[in-house]
Amino acid sequence: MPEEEVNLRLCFLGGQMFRFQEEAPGVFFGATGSEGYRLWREGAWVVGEGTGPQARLERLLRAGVQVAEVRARIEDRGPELAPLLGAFQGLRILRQPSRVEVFIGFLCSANNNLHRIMPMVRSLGELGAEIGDGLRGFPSLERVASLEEGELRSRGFGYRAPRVILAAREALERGGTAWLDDLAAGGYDRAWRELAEVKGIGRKLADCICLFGLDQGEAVPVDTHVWSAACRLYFPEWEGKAVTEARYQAVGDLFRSKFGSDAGWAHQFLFSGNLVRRRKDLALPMS
DNA sequence: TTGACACCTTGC
DNA sequence: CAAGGTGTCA
Repeated sequence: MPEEEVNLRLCFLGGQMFRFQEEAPGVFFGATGSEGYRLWREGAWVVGEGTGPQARLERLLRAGVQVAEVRARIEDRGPELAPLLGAFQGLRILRQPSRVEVFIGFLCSANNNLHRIMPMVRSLGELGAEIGDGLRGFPSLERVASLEEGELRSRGFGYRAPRVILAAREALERGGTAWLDDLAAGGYDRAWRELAEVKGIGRKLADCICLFGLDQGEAVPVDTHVWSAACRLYFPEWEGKAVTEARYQAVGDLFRSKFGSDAGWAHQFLFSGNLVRRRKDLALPMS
């Protein structure tokens, strides 16, 4: 199967791949979990190579997912999203190899923007083991849990410093990687509920971790971009209002009722569209 | 159930 | 001075 066109810059800067950087125009290089990749565009296609023995590019890009069918279902049930589907033809939810990196990475993302999240997650990545090509794997939960608050504060984590450390400890108390694996197998409702019990993880981070780290397609992370776009499209009476618990659930429930397990994919188009609308400097390669 | 505010740093 | 979630409290 040929690889579908992927809007690379959006995938990376759009909140999924915090440890990649553009090493040359259009060429992205970095580590995720304990795997290294270099990815770039050739004409309409995305080309990539793993840089180590653990590379699983097809898995990362979900080569097995019938993206065309997902897109067709979304357009069928949400024709109002057709312009976004057209603008982001290769967009997809990536499947990252490490649940721990997603868990910790999105803790860093709380009330934060990519310009600061990426250096933060990268600095944690320096604590991992070498995996070749100058890259490092993401450190274990134990390693993160062993950090001192001051170390992270000095790396620019701000008030997230204690949250990241405490959340790593709480994850370990709940069973560590086995707990995360168990959540992935146990369905969206339970995963979301248990994640949101962790101090420092609210409804939005719980959904990010579910969608990007636990393969839960029903997860709909409602951040400021998705909220703004969802109000415009579906809840005009809420425009300008705060995202309360009830409104947060209403947005997710609407997506789940319309798109079922494609809800997370559908949300990604809304997110991307609003991000581009507000960040002209991203200069996305649109098709 | 909602709104208001503190928290921390970067960038416009 | 605005942006960006969570926790807490009125």
